[in-house]
This record gives sequence, C-alpha cells and structure tokens, in this order.
Amino acid sequence: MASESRSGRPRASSREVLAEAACELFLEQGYDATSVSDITRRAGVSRSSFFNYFSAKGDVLWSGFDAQSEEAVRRLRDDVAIDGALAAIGEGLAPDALALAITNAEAMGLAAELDRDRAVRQFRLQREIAARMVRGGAAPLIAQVRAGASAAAVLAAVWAWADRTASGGSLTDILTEALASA
Amino acid sequence: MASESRSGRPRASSREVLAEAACELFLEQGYDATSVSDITRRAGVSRSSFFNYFSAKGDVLWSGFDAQSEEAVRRLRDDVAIDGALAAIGEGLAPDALALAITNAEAMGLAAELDRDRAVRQFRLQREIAARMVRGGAAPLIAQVRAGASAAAVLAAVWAWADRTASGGSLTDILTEALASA
DNA sequence: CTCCGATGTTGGATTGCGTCCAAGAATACA
DNA sequence: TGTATTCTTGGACGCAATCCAACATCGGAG
Repeated sequence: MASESRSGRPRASSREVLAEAACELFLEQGYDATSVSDITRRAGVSRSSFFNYFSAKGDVLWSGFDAQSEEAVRRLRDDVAIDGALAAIGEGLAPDALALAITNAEAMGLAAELDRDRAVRQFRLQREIAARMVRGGAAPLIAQVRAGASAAAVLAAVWAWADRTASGGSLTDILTEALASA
Repeated sequence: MASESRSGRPRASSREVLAEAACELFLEQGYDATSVSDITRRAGVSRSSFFNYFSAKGDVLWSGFDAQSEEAVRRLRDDVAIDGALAAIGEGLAPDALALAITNAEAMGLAAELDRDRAVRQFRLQREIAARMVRGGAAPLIAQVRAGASAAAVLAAVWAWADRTASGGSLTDILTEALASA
C-alpha cells in the first residue's frame, strides 16, 4: 500500500511540508490573506506545484482526514459493516494540520472555509453510507436520514476530539460514542 | 413581510428573472460554460448587478430554499418545536429553479456544484438544529448526530420531491415522513 | 555509459469569480 | 425644484484554478 514511485524525478516537497507552511501563514496573516503563492513560497516550490499535491487551496488542511475517509469509502463499497468502517477513520488519524486549524479557527479566519469543507466531506460520507444502506435493503429516503446521522457523527467526533483542550479521550472513543447514538 | 422599498431607483431585475435566465443557459451550455456575464446579459442587466441579487453564482438556484430555510432558522432560535420548524420549510416551497436543476443535474453539468451547495445548506441547518437541541439540554455530541439526521431529512426530502417524475406526493408529505425517521 | 521512458517541476498565459468603488440614473417626498 | 434614498453600471483589481510546453531528475535497459 505504500511504496509507489520507482523512477522519475523525485518530489520536491510533500503534502505535510505544504500543510505546515500553510498553517504557519494562516496563523500569521489569516486564511484569506494567504495566497497559494505565499504557501508555496514558504515551502520552497513554485505555485504550479501546489496543485500537484492538492486540488484546491482548502484541501491543504484535509489531507489526513481525506485519506482515512477514502479508505472507509472503499470498505463501504466492499460491503463491510458500516459502523466498523466509519470507526476505522479514527484509527490512524493523527493530530495534524486539521486539528490545529479547528482549534485556531477564528484566529486563522478560517471559520467560513472550514464550515464549507466540513460540510462537503460530511455529505460525501453520507452519500456513500446511504448507498451502502440501500444496497442492504433500506428505503432510499430513510437511508439518507440514517446516513446523515452517521456522517454527522464522524465529523462531530473529529471536532470534539480537536477541541478537547485537556478533556483527553481518544478519537476512537469519541467516535464510537458518537456512532452509538446514531 | 412584503412591502419594503418606499423610495429610490426601482430594481431593474429580480431574483426570479435571473434564475430563469440562468436555468436556460445551464440547459443550453452547461453550468461551467455559463459565466455570470452570460446570465446577466440574457437577463438584460450588467454583470455588477448580479451580485446585488445573489452573493455567488451558485446561489442563483437556491433563492427559494434559502428563504424558507432562514425562516426556519429564525423559528428555531425562538425555541419553537424542531420538527415543526423544519416541516414548515416544505410549505410554500414552489417547484422553482432548484427543482428544475435537480432533475436535470447531469444535463446541466451541475452534479458537482449541486452537491457542494446542498452539503453547505444541510450543514447550516444541522448547526442550528444542534444549537437548539443543546439549548434544550442535549449533550453536544449527541445533538450533532441527531441534528445531522434531521438536516439530512430536509435535504433528502427536497431531492426526493424534485426527482419525483410522476410519483406524486407533496413535499410536505415526504418531509414529514423523512423527519419521522429521524 | 548512454539513451530512454517515466515522473515532477516551473513559468507563463488564460479564464472567470467575487470585491470594491465612484459616477450616474430613477424614484418619493418636501 | 431640490434632496435624500435606492439602485445600476462600468471599470479595475486580486486570486483561485486550469492548461501547457519546456525542462529537470530519477531508474533501468541496451
């Protein structure tokens, strides 16, 4: 699942480096005042390269979550148990740029953008969960509602986990608790 | 709730006219190939004026729903019963540009944009519903999950209603059914 | 060792969204 | 007729995102 490239020019940067540079700048200047050029300049690559790593400026914060989410979607399509696939999102999700952005959302002027991106990701999950439920025999409308609850549980758990100043609690615990109420 | 302006220059267009022009163009050329200038040109106003009516290109389809949604949010803040406030979104929601866009999403090349906008609106609702639930004494995490279900119910109902080719069923009926399963 | 294919990088150009503003036009009212 | 108010318009601007051709750097095959 890991080793990919065998030949060709090596990458001049990485998602992590770019995300780190972006976070610094968001804290210093705010999200809106930070252009993609600013990020790549600090990371030491050209603006064009940014879009080799991310497909949009906002995605820079979501790299880790998206990877986990896509893995969960893959399992859902293989008709694995729903709650199991969703709970697995929590495992292996490190406190990265996203967690930092959530706790410092207002300081970064990120509230609006973060809402948008969260909404999109939650809905993506909802769609996949609902499709899985329909495949399992559920009525489409009901499936959307129940899937909406589960998807909301995932994102709400991530937020609660990031916002825990010292409340402790692993993401996995929060996530299973949230999923249990769905 | 209606009569507003007393003096000043009268408006040269309206949300409805712009939405209609936009729908025509989306059908003819697709969403991406249709610029804001295209829309305003057909509607007979200048590009600048567009943003006096909508705050973004995508909002052109959501005018009716947003009005209903904002009304529901207002009632939620007044601590009205949740399901009642949400069900009221269905009343007075006419089959407008949004319904047309939903049924012709692929023909208009709208799938991606429509997903984004739907996600954002669903999440806006979820946030307000959850806040209302927390005010009512619910635990924040649980509230997000239940609110996620209710918000999903609203949007799913609108989609089911728009997609009904001839399945009949009023939006209100579909909506109450969806909310009942939340 | 050299050539070759594959992979990444870079700068530049392009398009269109969204914002801002100053100037002007059209209304109600005194 | 003036005046305040509301809206329109054109122009300019910054920036996100896309596209592309030229170039750089790797591994491997001959």
